[in-house]
Amino acid sequence: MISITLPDGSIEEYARGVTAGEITIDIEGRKHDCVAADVDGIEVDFSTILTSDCTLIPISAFTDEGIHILRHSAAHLLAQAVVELYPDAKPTIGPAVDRGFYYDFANLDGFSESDLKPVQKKMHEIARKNHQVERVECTEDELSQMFASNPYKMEIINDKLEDGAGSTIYRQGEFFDLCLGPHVPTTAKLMHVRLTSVSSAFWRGDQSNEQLTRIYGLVEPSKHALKETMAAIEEAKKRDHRKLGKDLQLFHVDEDVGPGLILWTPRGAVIRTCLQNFISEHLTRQGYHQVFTPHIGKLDLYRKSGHFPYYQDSQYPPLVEKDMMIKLADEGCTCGELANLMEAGDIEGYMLKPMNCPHHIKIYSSQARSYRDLPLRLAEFGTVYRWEQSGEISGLTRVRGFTQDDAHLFVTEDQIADEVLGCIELVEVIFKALGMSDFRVRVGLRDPDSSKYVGESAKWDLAEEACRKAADSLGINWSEEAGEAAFYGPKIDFIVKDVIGREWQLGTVQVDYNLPERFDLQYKGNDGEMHRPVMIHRAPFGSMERFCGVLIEHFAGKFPTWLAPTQVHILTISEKQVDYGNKVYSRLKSVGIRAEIDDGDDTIGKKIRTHRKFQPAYMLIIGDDEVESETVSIRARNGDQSAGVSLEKFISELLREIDEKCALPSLVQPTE
RNA sequence: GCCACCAUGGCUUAGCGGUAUAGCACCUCAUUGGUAAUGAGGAGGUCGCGAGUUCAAUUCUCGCUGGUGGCUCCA
Repeated sequence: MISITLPDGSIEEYARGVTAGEITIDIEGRKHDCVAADVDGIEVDFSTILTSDCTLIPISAFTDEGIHILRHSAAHLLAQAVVELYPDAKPTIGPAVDRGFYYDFANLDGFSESDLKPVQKKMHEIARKNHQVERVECTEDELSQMFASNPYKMEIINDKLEDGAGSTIYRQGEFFDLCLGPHVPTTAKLMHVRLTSVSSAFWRGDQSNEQLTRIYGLVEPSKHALKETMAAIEEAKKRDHRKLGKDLQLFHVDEDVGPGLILWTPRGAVIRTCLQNFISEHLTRQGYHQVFTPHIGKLDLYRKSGHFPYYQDSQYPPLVEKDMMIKLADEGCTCGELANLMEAGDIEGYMLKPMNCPHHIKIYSSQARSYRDLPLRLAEFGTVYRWEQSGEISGLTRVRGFTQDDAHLFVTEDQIADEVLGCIELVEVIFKALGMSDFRVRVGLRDPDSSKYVGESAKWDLAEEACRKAADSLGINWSEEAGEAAFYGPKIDFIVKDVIGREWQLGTVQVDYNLPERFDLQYKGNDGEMHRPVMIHRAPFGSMERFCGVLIEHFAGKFPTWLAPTQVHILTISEKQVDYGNKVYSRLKSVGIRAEIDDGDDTIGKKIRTHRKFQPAYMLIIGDDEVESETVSIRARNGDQSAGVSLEKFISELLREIDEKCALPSLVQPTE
């Protein structure tokens, strides 16, 4: 007999050789929703035979661990269905991911979304057969035999297995796959699957490797859960900033202008302007100086900074001077030769700036600096251009031209810690003001095994410590990631998720020893000697475009009053109130409130419906009663109403709400 | 850049080898209406661009442009 400690702390005696699944049934009953068990902290299959005392906790499919196992098993089910329908297809890898699972196949060229239905049907069919999912220990020789016809599996066997060590496969019906497990006990647990999309991927994520067909899917423990997940995805799509951007007329991207180049339309420009003003207030408070610099600079500048040619692939082509262009053309210069001449520095030209730092550096070095000037904080809403790959461009979050709320701080080494802290605080203030709490913080440190970093190791230690301290001061969880540092110094990134679950880096603070070196920046210390400053790059929003994109989704288009493109829409009930309506309109405009008036001849119900589309914080309904009493009837965005409010009271409260940057419209108390 | 898919008036969309639907928006008229669509009428599209097949292409084929989902990369 062996003693099993159960989740409730009790200890039960079982015959040696009892399985994890049998104990689970004892604990949870026959109709349990568990998929595996945790035995002494290790996830195991139900078929696992227990031979010694242990602690056992069944893993429910409704837990994070459980759904992960479910997803992984669903990936196997997918592979089984695909090879049954497409015998030539070769399964490669198929892991569980954040929101579901995928499986990559070789020899499945031309597979399209319309092919998903039959595969999904096949998956249901197999699931219904209730195949036992069986774990089988195999020697390396056996594995080599079984997977001989699949070079991808063979590569894994050869690379991942230690010589001579075997591994396990999981078998369900005819199908088997190389896998460590654990898995669900039977395919019947996988009834609630839905295949979602097809895309391509490269073997082992390397673009030089063979291209594979990737199929994505969802799986849930119950029909209800699947339905909820599908509904949540639909809901998320409605918040997509690309859709809302169009509906709310916030921005436009025009084919004739170019992909990834944002045209801010008036309503969207309001949001951006408000955010920039918000930042500007803090810049003044924190002792920054705002500067303006041009959109282009000489090629040589970027040769010196290292942006050219290192990042040539992600830049717009340089602008070559006209006379030089004509001369080269006369000489029959090829594009390849031109590129070489540029790289070698034999040709001068200009470049759209990929970063603002070189220009700010030139402002620093335009004067002799002393330690008394430091820290020197130069800020600019600087627009930069980067040649993102065509397939990467998307909405506002990945663009080719964007404006950074950029700043460069030139500091002494002693000042790094304080200044990084100041930058972090700014990011924190902004995120708080906007109610963005769902973000993670990553401190990017150097990879100790890599030689790509510049600067002395002792300085790095100091800078990394400063970043850690600053992150600590946030009082929230942050993670350290080795190898995520910029080549010139460590950094702190603020990463948020969009509605589809994709992560975007927004705010960033970076410590830089490299550029001051490259540009030979100096200041005179109080010791009379020349010293080299350190630079801190920081952008609390990151890019105005990306930040606004995420913000649109964060608020689902319902912006707080201080950011709302239009704050108040005035709707008259009939033409009898047009004069008073316009008086209200003028009054609101005169105190700087963004207002619109609809004095057309639609019914009031229709007007509300029409204007709701633009999500103003408030609508004011103007009828005979309001005209008579010089009041307004307020309708908040959520439908709450408050009639008979004096116009001046409304205005003063609205101005307070705007001034305090309230997260939600608060002028109308919910009716009881 | 790669794979798959998509492109029809401002928006959402039907359709098909014989130059095209409908709704919303827009304009006109009637209506003067109290908190999520008043009624009637009208105008608006060389069906993304370029070639090819065909008597005939929005529809089929190829190329291009742009978009979507991923992969890759992001100083």
